[in-house]
Amino acid sequence: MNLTPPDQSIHKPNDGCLEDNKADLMLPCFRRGMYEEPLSSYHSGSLISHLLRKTIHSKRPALNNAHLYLPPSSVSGAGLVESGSTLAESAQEDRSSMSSKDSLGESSSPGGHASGMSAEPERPLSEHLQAKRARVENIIRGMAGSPSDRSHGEGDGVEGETGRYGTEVYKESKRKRKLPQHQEHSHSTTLTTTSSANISKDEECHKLREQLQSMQRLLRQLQEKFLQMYDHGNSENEEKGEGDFQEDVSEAQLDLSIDSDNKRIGNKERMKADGGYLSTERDQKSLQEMLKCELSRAVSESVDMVFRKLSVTLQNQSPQPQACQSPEYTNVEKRAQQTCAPELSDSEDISKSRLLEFYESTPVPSPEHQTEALSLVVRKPTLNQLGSVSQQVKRPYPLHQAPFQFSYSAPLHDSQILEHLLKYGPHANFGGIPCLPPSLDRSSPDSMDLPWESIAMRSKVSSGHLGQHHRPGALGQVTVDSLCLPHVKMECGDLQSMAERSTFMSLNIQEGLTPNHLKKAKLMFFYTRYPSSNVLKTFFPDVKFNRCITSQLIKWFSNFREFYYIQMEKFARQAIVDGVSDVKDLAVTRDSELFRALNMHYNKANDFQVPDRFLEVAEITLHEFYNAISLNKDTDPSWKKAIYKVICKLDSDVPEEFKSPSYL
DNA sequence: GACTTCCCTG
DNA sequence: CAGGGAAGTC
Repeated sequence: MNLTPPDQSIHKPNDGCLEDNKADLMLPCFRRGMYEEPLSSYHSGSLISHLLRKTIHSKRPALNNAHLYLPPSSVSGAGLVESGSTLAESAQEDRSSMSSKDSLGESSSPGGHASGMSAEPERPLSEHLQAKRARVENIIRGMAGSPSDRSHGEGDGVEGETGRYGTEVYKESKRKRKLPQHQEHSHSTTLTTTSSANISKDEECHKLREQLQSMQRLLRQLQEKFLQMYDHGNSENEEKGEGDFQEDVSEAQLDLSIDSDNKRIGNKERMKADGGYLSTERDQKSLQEMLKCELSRAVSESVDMVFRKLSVTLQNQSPQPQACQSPEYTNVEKRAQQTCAPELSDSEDISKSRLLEFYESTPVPSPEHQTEALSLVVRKPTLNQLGSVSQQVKRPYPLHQAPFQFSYSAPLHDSQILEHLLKYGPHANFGGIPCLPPSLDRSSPDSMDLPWESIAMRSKVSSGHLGQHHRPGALGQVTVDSLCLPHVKMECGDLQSMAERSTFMSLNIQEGLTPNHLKKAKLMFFYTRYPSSNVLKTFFPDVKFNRCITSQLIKWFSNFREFYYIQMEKFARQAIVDGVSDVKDLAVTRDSELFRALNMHYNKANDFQVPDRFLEVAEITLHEFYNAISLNKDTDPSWKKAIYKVICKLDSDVPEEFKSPSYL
């Protein structure tokens, strides 16, 4: 979808994506293996369609003869036009593919499909139809309890439904008028030849229609989500939608009822009856019932299958069974819902969360090849990996619960994913948006601790360069920010967001020393040349100390000293060569070459104000070397030890701020 | 054994 | 420039 301009996409969700880009974009992904293909490459419209098609295909064997068929009446009458051409084309595509695979394909020729659509959009409601519809509604109501069905249909018609209905109907009508004449004709022909003679074909058509409607509902739910994301709280889309909807007010009103799904089914059924597809009410009942159950199950199962596969793949990666159940999280979730998706129904979230979950998880390259646990796969972000941030996105709720259980975190999650879709468009890689991972993290501060810590604990990460963007004091901000409630429309971060995240992560104990630690150690050298183990432990609180780590840190300072003393000896000897006669002429200032050399070594970025005390110590050291060399003490193999003894007493306290794990 | 320095390597 | 190894020191 062309979601870059949010306003447009909000009010006309089916603009562009449904009429302009669909065909060429959808076909490719349709033919490829769903699981092998990174969804990031999908147009969001095509993504949805792709999922929906997958549903169709996956369920096809089970449905057997229940092939998809998009009845014109259901499209216009039920107001599901939504996907308009997208779904229509997907139906065509399905049918064509079915034709090649199944012997029944001929019953649903593209022409027939098209013509039906053009035939009935503006058909007025008759009392007869309404009566019929009411009866069918009663029937359908009985099976409304199906969770999968509800997940697809519930929540559809509450708000903004009318608007989209009207828009969709209008658009669909316009689109149909453009259909080639020969298509309509061929469709009419098909109808005449099949309506009375071949009920099985009609069944196929019905099933096709039903399935498509289910998909349309899913798609519409997603679109509604978009609307809610950007119009939450306002009635803008309602107004706009109703304006567009004037073409078919009665239809819209039918779908305004809470149980819009049932209504819609009934509406569709009315249309079918009106179209003469089914001759008796009993036929309608049985077929409706069977198809309804079958297709709703098919759709849900197919979608579930998709996510199940993903979850199985990712399940081992980050088990956090309690994460989303904690009171804190619940509160966060509640507020998140209030913020971004106040009107979501649970069932609506189920189906959407599945789709979105899939979408979210797809950026992970080759999920099916993922054999590592998530915490091992997920890497600490690095600045040069912004493009793959999505890989770091931790799931805010347990994967193994996601496919079949409603997750309380789903609404927030969805809204964020959708927000991304709206903001950046379908082609934008989720990983490319720095704001998404942080927002996700914020959504579940409880659950994000564990994985990050486990990451830190398991891997000796060398992402310290991230921290170079941090400054003392960032810790507090980061911590508070991380615990903040999700900002649905939070300003999309930038490197700073990533930096904050990494800062937060640095709070976790690490087994390995990072370049950040090294840099910090170098800066500490300006204060202490001989830090004790306790000092090191105090000033590297985010490091899990063991013998190896301690040795490494000590070695670092040993190397620092080595360089330091080498420089001292070098400049002392140079002074002697230069004929400096009085040690008092050897001053170390910030302009001194010696200081520059040292500063370059320990403070390469020159972003740290070297304390004056260091200059004094350096000067003292230089004097010691000058004196020793002048007195020919350097002939003694251990002549430096006396100097070391002096210098080690000149250590000063390291400033408190160095104790912050996020100092750098 | 822990720690340091020196020397050396890549 | 970081780090490893050897040797020395405590």
